[in-house]
Amino acid sequence: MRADARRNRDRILEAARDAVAELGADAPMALIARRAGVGVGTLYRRFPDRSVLLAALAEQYVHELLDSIDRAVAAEPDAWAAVRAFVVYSVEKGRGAIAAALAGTSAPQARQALVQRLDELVRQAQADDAMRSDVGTDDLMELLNVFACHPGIIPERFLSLMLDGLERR
Amino acid sequence: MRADARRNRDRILEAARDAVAELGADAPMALIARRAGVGVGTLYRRFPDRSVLLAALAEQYVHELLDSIDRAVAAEPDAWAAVRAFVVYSVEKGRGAIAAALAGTSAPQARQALVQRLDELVRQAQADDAMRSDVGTDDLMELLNVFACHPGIIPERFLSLMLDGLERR
DNA sequence: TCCTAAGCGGAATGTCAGTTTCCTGTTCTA
DNA sequence: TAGAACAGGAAACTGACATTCCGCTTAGGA
Repeated sequence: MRADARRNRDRILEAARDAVAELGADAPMALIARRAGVGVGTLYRRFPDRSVLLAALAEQYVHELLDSIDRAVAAEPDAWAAVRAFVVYSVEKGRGAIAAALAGTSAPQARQALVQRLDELVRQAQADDAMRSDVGTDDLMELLNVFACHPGIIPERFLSLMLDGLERR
Repeated sequence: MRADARRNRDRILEAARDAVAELGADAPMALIARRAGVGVGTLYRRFPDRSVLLAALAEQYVHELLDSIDRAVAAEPDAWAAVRAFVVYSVEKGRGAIAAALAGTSAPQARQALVQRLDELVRQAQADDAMRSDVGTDDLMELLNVFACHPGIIPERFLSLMLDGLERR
């Protein structure tokens, strides 16, 4: 792959991430191309259609989240605190539609890796009696989606509200 | 207004309510007409454009919610219990996009009446020390919107989770 | 019963936003 | 420096909707 081609590919991915976060999974391809400073033709050569682009985005997103879990665990020996930190990170990251795409068809195995990793943490937090035990990891993912799908609308205090709700009474 | 016309108008409103709840504020007019068992022409005679239809829907929705507040208050002398009951009702009702439309331009005065009525209840609940005081009525409306915009996705236990989060610790 | 204004359906038309193709000119890199 | 890979973007295509229009139907009063 030629150096310039690689550069363009990266730019496209970046622009797509922003555009999708902002406009949803059906953000216009032409807009993505424009924002990447690239022609539509170039976009289509790299990503033959929208679903391929979305899958690439989803994969990238999962890796970011996995990293954020690792960081949270490293910084917080306490599992519940790590869960909180992860939730805050992922909501702030706010790549709503990407997360939604994740829930859909694209990159199912990547999603699974994420859920699995998060699940360890959740179980630990629950074993520590720090977190409600009637809410599972899947529920948590769903809640994250909901929050992620309303970027800008949800002030941080809703986050704390949700986190408080998750805590063991 | 002829009896058959009236009947059709009601059917249209009903179909529109469902379609908008399901597909969002830009649900196809043709779909609404079909579901109402009516031709598009008929739909357009009653509601010259989409915004008129949406406004009618919003108004109807506000009345339902106001009634539900009255019922909740009648059934629950305790303000916080009434708030909970109202929230449960309105989320179950789940007319997501209609609520969103409400937040938008259509029927601003109707919305205000609702907020005002709800606000009394919220203040009372807070005065009773039963509800978090760092969350206001507007926030509550927003939360409702978020929930309402994810019909089917949100199981009831999220509701209790949110309500627990709202409670005074 | 008959008349007619009100009402109806839905094909036809217009519009628009996006997608995708394709061809010409440009840029790497061996 | 050749030539393969790449870029750009105009243009054709697509499909989904909104909206109009008009010939036919019907409610309901006289």
